[in-house]
Amino acid sequence: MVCEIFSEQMGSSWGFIEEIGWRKGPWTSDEDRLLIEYVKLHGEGRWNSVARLTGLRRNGKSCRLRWVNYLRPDLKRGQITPHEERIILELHARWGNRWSTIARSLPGRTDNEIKNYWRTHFKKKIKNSSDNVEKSRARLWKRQQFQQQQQQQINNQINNQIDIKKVMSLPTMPQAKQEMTILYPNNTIDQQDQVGFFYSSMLNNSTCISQSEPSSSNEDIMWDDLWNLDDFYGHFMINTTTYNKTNTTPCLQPMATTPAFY
DNA sequence: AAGGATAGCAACCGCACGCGG
DNA sequence: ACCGCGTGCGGTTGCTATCCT
Repeated sequence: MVCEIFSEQMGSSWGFIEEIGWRKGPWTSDEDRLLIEYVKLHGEGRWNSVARLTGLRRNGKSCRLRWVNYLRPDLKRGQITPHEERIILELHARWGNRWSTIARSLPGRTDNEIKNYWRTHFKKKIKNSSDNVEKSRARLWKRQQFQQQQQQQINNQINNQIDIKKVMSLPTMPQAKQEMTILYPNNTIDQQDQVGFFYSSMLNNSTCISQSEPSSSNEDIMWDDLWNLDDFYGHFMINTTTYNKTNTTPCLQPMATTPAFY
């Protein structure tokens, strides 16, 4: 009953989905005002206290998200500029879908904004490469098997008290590429070329997108390369993200020196 | 003009991590 | 060592606006 009254007062194009008293859906200007006042008084953080201290019927996560992605005063509004776009591309080539990391290099832009921009702006490119979704799943499954085997081997070696240095030594990049080739024996030549392109790009620490002004004649090729590549290193990055999650410092080197499966 | 397709974006969800008790 | 809480992150969903046929 209370919820219904509240929903009528606040209104919602989402049909006012209510779960255990929390409001969901688009924020109203009144809610924004309450949240802004809360941050003015208490600063950022302790988002779960917002509801208790302001009467706002939003959970902590929702409040944080609203503040970070929309209400923060230092947010830059407006379209992504070509310069920012180039930065996004370059950083995505290096870090994959680590949107928050990319966002740190673009003051005033949020990870959500960059993520949305990437997904929408290059959606067509996804289609071109998403024909291989099933292949990707198979590759993912194989990679997981590979990782499990690797982990098992490491565990066995540790148990056998083999020199830890030997266990933890990282393969060189060509070795890693060999593993990729072995891992995906059904890869087409093109796919394996993408792997090679990826590594050579990383090793050279520069890709075609590093060119300050790509010519219109090769721009499509550039996008295609990037997007096809994404099919590969989009999954590839999952591992890096998982194992590197605590490394929040923007760093240009790890991808060039850290093999995929470590 | 109408209706379907697509783009853009706000918001939600689930998971993982860090930290303090 | 374990647990709960708060937070951050990436992926996904769903709504609105715009475009296209």
